[in-house]
Amino acid sequence: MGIYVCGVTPYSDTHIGHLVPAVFWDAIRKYLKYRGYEVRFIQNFTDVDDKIIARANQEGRNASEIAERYVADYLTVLGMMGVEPADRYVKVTQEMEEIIRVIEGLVRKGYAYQAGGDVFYAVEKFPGYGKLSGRTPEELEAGARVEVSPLKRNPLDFALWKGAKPGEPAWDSPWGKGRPGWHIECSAMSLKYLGSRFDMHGGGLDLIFPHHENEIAQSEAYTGEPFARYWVHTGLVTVDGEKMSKSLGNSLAARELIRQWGPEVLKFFLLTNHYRSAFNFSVAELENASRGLARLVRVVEAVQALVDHQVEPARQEVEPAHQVEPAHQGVPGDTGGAGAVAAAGAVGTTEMADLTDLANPADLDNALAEAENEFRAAMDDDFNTALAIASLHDLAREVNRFINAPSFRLTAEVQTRLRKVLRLFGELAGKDGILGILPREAPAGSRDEALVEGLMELILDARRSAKQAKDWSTADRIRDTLKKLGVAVEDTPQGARWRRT
RNA sequence: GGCGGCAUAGCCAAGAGGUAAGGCAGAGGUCUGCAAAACCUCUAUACCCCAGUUCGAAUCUGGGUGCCGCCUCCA
Repeated sequence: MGIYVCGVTPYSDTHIGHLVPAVFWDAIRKYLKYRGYEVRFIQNFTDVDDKIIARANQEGRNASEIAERYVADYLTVLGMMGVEPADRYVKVTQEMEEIIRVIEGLVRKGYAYQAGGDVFYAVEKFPGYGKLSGRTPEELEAGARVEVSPLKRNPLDFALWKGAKPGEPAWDSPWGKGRPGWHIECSAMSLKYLGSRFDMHGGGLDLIFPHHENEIAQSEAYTGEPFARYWVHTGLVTVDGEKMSKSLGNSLAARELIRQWGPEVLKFFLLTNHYRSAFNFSVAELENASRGLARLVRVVEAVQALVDHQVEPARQEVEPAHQVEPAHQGVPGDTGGAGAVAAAGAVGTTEMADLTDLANPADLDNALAEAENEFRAAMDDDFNTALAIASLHDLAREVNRFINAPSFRLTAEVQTRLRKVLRLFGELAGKDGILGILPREAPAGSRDEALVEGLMELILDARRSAKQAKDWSTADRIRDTLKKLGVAVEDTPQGARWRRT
């Protein structure tokens, strides 16, 4: 499966708008791989451009220095976000031959003409012009607000090659020194690396016109074949309800947001929307996202703690004699299924609610299968990550019911099942999973972390003693003080657990 | 001015002809030494408004209103 996504024009710090396609395409790629597709993912850098040149002149540097700096910034930020690098990043400056070849081809076929040192694409020669953005050349002309170059035969024509101006980087070409126009690089590079008809082409919604429209015109005219099969356009970012744009100066720096909220919350916030929707950033919404994500993180942590908890090999399973237990409980290999439900009735319940209290392993298995199916169905339907996350919440509820049920007993067999829960959460949402919204476990190697672990163990041990002596005030004081320090203590049947808040 | 998109509970957000997912916040309950976490129950009998098509519309059509975007660099 070939995918080409328009990356960035590297001339300023990476902002949140850059992260939208990055995050969604990361999830899409990973999902497609999970589904067994072989994915070839190409992303470009338009590293020659008016804005880069302007910035370079402003700083008294080479355009290439500027481009390199911001390419590096972009890639670093993607790394911070846990986005897998593209299979190949392509750059305009490294594909001049190919770009010139395509322009030559367009000239030869009559789709482009030379005017002075420039080469323009002749829009009226391409009958389908406007088909992506749903516009006709007439409409476009009527609405044109830009000053038209006198060299153009038609106001809608756009530059394939721009003759060199003083102080600008330039390359040799059949039309003299110059550089490529915006648009042509994506045609040239996608065709070169993915062939004439690849599967998906992505980019921001704002690129539909003119960028992608022009890509289609160039590519289809050049190859005589249809271009990309599917267009996947990601939505744009607003900040407190206002469009975020360079010209308004309200761009949100990606690094700052990552520092404030962490990559997972940012991803979660984005992925709880459909990729095509507008993403409105505000503190309230990020807080909302943060809390929603916490629910998922908590259940995974709880399961992890249960899996890590030492269980005595076999004995423990039959131990609680004072409890009314289904006779077969804990028999290895028994799924519990109908028998457990029947036994619940036998317990002599007065309330229906008791049925739901049963920690029924079969229910857990069903929930796992269902969650994975729903997740797939959601992603299969136009990569509906919002629905996919809902399936994770459904699973979280089932898992919580299971592990918090009064009849829950932690046995080796139950741990095996719980490991499956962890595996699925990891695969679908883990750091290296499809959505990448669950944080990686704290790096165990760090010295501070080891110290904190040790101290917490000591403190919680002291509290356990206090509780055993029914010294509630001491136990509560420890818990309250820790809470003030940002550590939440929760008592569970397997002992106290703690987490940072 | 031309073109396009969107409008679903207090908030966020799926759903795109068959009777409204999920999360956050809120209320009540269960569990707990008390909490926390979790679970259960409740929280949209006008899905912006008005007409229409249909046995049936949040979903389709027409007309409004409001917001946003594109037409100029942007992801």
